[in-house]
Amino acid sequence: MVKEKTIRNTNQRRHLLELLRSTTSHPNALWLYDNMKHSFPDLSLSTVYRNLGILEAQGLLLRLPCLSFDRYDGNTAVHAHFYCRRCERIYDIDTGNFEKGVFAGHIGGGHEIEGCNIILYGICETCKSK
Amino acid sequence: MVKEKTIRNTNQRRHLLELLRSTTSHPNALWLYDNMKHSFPDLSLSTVYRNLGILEAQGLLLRLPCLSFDRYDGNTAVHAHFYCRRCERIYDIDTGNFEKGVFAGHIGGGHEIEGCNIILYGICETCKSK
DNA sequence: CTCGGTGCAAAATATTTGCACATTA
DNA sequence: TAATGTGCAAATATTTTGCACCGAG
Repeated sequence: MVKEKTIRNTNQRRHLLELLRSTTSHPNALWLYDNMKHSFPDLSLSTVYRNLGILEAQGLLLRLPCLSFDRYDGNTAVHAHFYCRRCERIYDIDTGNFEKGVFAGHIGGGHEIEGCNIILYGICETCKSK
Repeated sequence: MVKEKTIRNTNQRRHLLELLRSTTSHPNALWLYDNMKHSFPDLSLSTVYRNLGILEAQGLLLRLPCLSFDRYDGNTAVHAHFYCRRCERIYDIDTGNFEKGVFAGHIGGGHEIEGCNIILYGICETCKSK
C-alpha cells in the first residue's frame, strides 16, 4: 500500500477555488493570480499553478482542453479525435453523422456555430490489452 | 481593395504538407522539424511554425485544439464549451443528453472511453449583434 | 527585379521545478 | 513537529518575431 499524501486545506487554495466558482469566464492561471493578489500580496504564480493541479486531481475543477494548439492533422475531413492518456497517442475517429446533431441546432444557444471539435479520451485499445 | 499576398510554393512547405499527409500520428511542430532535417539540413523550426500557420490558413491542415491546457472551469458538471473566435470568450453550453450518444457507443471504436470534450466555435451572440 | 520565404538569434509566453522557509494538522 | 505548502528564482517548453539574405515567379 502506498500511503496517500494528506492534502491540506490552505487559505490560498480555498480562495482560489472560491474565485473560480464565482465567475463563469473560464479564466487562465494569470487572471486568477491577478485577482488573488489583493487578498494575498505575496502570492506566487507557481502556487496558483500547483493548486490548480491539485484541485483538478481532486475533481474540483476542469481544465479546458481547447485553446492552446500544438498538434496537427493532415486529414481535413470532419472527424473526432481520441486521446489516449496512457500512451498519449491520438487516433482519428470516424463519427459518421454524429456532428450533424450539433449543426441541427440541438445545442448551441444563440451563437453562430462554425464548427465543432469532439475530443474523446480514455485508454486506447492497444494500451488496454497490455 | 486590399491586395492579397501571393503565396509561393516553396520546397519546405510542399515537403511539410506531404510529410503530414503521410502519417496519421498527429505530430507536433518539433516532430515535423526533426523528420524534415534529412531533406533540409538547414531547416529552421520557425519555418515549420510559419508554414504550419500558412497551411492552416489555406485549410490544408487542421490544428488540433486538444492537448495543451490553460483555462479552467469551476463547473464540473458535464457540459460543452463554445469559444468565440472574435472576443475569445468561452461560454458554457448545456448539452442536455447529447453526450450520451458518445457513451452509448455510437462512436469510439475499440477504445475505452472515459470522457468527451465538445468544443464548439464560431461567433457569439454578443459579437454577432455588433 | 520584387516581394514572399528562410535561417538564425533573440524575445515572448506559458508552465514546471529546486530549495529554503512557513504553515497546517 | 512532521510533513505539506509557499514564495522566489531559475529552468523548461513552446511559439513568435526582427532582420539580413535567399529564391520563386
